[in-house]
Amino acid sequence: MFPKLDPILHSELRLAVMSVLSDVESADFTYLKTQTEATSGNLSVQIDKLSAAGYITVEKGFKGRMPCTTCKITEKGLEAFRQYVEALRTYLK
Amino acid sequence: MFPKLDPILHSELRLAVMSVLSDVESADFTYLKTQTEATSGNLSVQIDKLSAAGYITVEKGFKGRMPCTTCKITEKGLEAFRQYVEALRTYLK
DNA sequence: TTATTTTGGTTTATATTATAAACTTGTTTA
DNA sequence: TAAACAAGTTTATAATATAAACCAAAATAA
Repeated sequence: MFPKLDPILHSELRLAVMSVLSDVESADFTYLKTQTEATSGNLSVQIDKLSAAGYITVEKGFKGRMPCTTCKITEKGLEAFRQYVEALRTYLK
Repeated sequence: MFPKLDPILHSELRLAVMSVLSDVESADFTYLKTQTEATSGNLSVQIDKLSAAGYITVEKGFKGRMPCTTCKITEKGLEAFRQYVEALRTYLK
């Protein structure tokens, strides 16, 4: 009847991150931070979870001499996002 | 950018309950239970929360001689549900 | 009748979560 | 060279969702 909602995506900040990433080739930590208006700590934790789930990849590099963490949605992540949207429709009628 | 999601509605079971209630005049506990496939305990708790938020009304009466708890969505609840749906659209693009 | 099961829930315990505060490491800027 | 800032990470806390255990009354079986 009501399909189960993927608990990894059913989180305000993680969903926002996925929403941003589904729209761009890649995004770094600070960009995600401004877009989502999240605190660094919260964002850091949620990025880790998305990464652990295989929904995004995370690359730590440098931009000039400043550290720069780049995130990219994976195919698996994109598919999970699509399914989540589909499942939600059932709830929103 | 990303609007805040109403934490009362951003819950799988509470959202399912609201979804059902937004479609019918009223529904009793057992109906909600079969529709949402929730456990009694979980459903009971979430109904209380929706009621405390003023999103639904709860009337405990009898059907024959069996107890019967009847839930009904309120105008406030309906409006919150609509706004939640609207807010979510931002996330789902 | 008396026992047992079922119905319709509520209360309580637990484990997970989301979140922000505090901290770290290195880089600019004054 | 000291102070402020950037880019994160780690840790502590409070809130949540959830199911397990429980309860009272009604229906059913013996």
